[in-house]
Amino acid sequence: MQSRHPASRTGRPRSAAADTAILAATRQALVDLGWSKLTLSDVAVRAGVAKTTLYRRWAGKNELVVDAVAELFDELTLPDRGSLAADIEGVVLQFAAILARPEARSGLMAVVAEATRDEALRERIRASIVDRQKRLVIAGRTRAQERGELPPETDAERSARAVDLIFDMVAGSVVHRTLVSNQPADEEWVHGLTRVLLSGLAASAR
Amino acid sequence: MQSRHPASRTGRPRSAAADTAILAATRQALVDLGWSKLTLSDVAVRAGVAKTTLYRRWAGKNELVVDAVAELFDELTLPDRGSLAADIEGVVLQFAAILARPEARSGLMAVVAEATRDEALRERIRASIVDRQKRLVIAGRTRAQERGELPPETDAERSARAVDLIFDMVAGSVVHRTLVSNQPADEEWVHGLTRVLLSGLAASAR
Amino acid sequence: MQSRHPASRTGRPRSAAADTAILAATRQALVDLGWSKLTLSDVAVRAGVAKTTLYRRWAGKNELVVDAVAELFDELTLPDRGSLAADIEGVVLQFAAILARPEARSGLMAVVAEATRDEALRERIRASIVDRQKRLVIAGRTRAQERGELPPETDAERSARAVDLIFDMVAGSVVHRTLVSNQPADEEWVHGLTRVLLSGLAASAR
Amino acid sequence: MQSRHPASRTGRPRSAAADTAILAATRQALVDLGWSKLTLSDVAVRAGVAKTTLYRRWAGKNELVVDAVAELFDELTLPDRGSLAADIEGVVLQFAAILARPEARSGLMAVVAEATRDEALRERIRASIVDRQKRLVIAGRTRAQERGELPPETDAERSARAVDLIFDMVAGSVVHRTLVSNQPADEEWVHGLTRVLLSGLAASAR
DNA sequence: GTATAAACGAGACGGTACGTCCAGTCTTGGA
DNA sequence: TCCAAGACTGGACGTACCGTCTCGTTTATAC
Repeated sequence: MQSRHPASRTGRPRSAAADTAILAATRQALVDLGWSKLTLSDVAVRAGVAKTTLYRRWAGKNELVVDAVAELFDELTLPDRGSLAADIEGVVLQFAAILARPEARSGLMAVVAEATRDEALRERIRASIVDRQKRLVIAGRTRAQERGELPPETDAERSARAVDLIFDMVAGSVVHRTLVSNQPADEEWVHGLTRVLLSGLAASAR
Repeated sequence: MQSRHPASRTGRPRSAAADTAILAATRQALVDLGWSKLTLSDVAVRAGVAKTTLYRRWAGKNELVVDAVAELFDELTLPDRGSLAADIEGVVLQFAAILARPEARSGLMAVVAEATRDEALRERIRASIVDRQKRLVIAGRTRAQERGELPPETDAERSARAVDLIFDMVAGSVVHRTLVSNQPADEEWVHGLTRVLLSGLAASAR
Repeated sequence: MQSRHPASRTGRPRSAAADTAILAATRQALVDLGWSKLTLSDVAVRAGVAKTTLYRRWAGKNELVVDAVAELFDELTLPDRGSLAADIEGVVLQFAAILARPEARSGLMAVVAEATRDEALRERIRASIVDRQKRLVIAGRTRAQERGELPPETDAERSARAVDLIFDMVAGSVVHRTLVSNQPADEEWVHGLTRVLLSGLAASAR
Repeated sequence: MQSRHPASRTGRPRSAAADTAILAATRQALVDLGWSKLTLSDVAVRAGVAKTTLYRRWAGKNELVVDAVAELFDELTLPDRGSLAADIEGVVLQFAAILARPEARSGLMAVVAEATRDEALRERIRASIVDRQKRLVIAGRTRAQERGELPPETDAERSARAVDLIFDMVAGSVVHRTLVSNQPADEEWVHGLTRVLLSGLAASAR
């Protein structure tokens, strides 16, 4: 990830270690306290950093938590498992594994809730978290087209709509299963989801 | 809905009007301020009620907001539109319309986020909000079976799993579309969702 | 002294004990820390009172310190020592004794310094502290006139000017001796001051 | 005035202009903000100087303000006005004129207040400000003795006591008049003060 | 004329207090 | 017994300065 903060030519440079410590402390505080009881004072203490340092780098709790949670999703990959269904199952399982971690559970829904009233925050979430996952969807589809599992897409607009729908269905289903229904998104469940999704897309494309 | 609070034998009875006023004030505060900036003091002022009265009836902000939001979902119905697909589209559109209202957008995600760390709250949400919708899924399936669109279900456990999956897919997709992707769940989108879902279920059931 | 704060018809009444505790804590903090290092947070802790309680009753540090110091001067009296010179010496020694106490030393000069830029504070000091002492000057002169040590005053304006001059000379000399020159205003010094003052006034009146 | 800071053999020498700019900026900040709201950061900005430079030269706010205010008193002189009374009136009026300036009003009392708890600061004030004025008292008395207005002093200890008393009475009265009573120390008032003082000293010396 | 040593500007750092706000409790008088 | 009002303790908020520190840069003298 490129540097989060603009460089300054002069003056004492910002401590890079502080960023790391703050984000780690934020995640740990999410685990220990949850979003609503997390305070920036507490994060500062945990990170061994002054409160001012924290406010110098982030505008507030929401921005901080977005960045802290976003790092969790950096580990998502799309290994080639040989088929579209297997690829999807693989990445969904990874996604579910992240959502099962308490720092993600507590933080993600809360910032999404906050974002319902804050366009800038919504944009930050989309940029930091959502769009990165959408690239996985696109990559998966491309790979499937190369394999011949999906026909090459010609209609760009229609293609974009399909990606959006798939993305909302996959991410939404997993999030709802994990965070609302509070059930594990295990292999069996993911397998069912994938089957319904792929069958439906295939049938609906005809 | 049955009375929220246990009756007391003696003394001045609680004002029923206060409950109504408080919940309405809560929803309005959600619209004006969002969940995180909503304060019980403010709700008390809006409702023309003392803070004491409010604390006498609800344990805290989360419980109050759950009750206030839950009332929004009482209006969901499942009118017979003649086909399973049409029935689903109808109820999903109703659901999406509720989620488009700011008092629901702000409140619902926030309490779900809070619930990730609070079993009692999770239970309250499930009881007050989620299970009521799940009955719509079951009713829709039953009606479709009566129409012959779906085969009668024989395996109870498998049936429950299917209902859960459908429910997570429908609710999750709509929530994600509305609150995360921040796009309207309009007729066209709902139509696409329904088609993929039903095709997929039909294909996957074979 | 009349009540410092306006009464409210309704709601929980303010704790009278808190006022006492806060003013005593303020004086102790002046002793321990001095004016510039005295913080309202610290006073609140010492008084066993929440910071909000303190801010509810005083506008800020200056107002609080003025009230805390003013109470010190309530104990000034003008016992009849038989002659004008003895009366003056008596009250000046009392005044010097108060100024020798660290809570007065630290606080009084500091609020006077602050008052150079704050008309309201200046008025509060004059009302709470200065005018009370001026009455001692007037009482002393009246008693001396009754004794025949001073001629009855006929010219009101001239009289006022004389009182002001005496007051500035007495108070100013003692304060300067005590706080700037940092020497004790002991009996010998006060005796010298009184002799110069009375001789001068007598000679100058001719 | 001798150099405030020790010279260093090697390296870049300290900017002399910076000292001047800092002290002037301090006085202006005293005028604009008063002592308690004056911050060293602000002074640094006003002086066009980095905070480091300021801290390299002064230990803190008190020391800086003492030096800034002390410069104001360099302009006090004792021109020969022909008589002791006239000489005293002249210097007292000069003194009062300085005290009427806001940078002196705000700063002087505040550092005196601070000095009640700081022996080193007290000494710095005495050395930088007070003793310089005391020399005026001594010079005036010497001149009066040469004129024959005062008898030659023989008893050294008694003489010192008298100087101290006069000094405290003059300086204290003017300061109290100006800063506490908040009245102008104009010619009329100074005339009255001088008459009482000289008559009293003459009578008391007999 | 080039090293070198200190001062310089800029600004981040860990702290501390600010004055405000809200949570949740308690105390009054009145319905 | 409930109610409205409002004071209570407690604690986080986000801001402002403190006095220190770490940079890269400038500037006189000493070699």
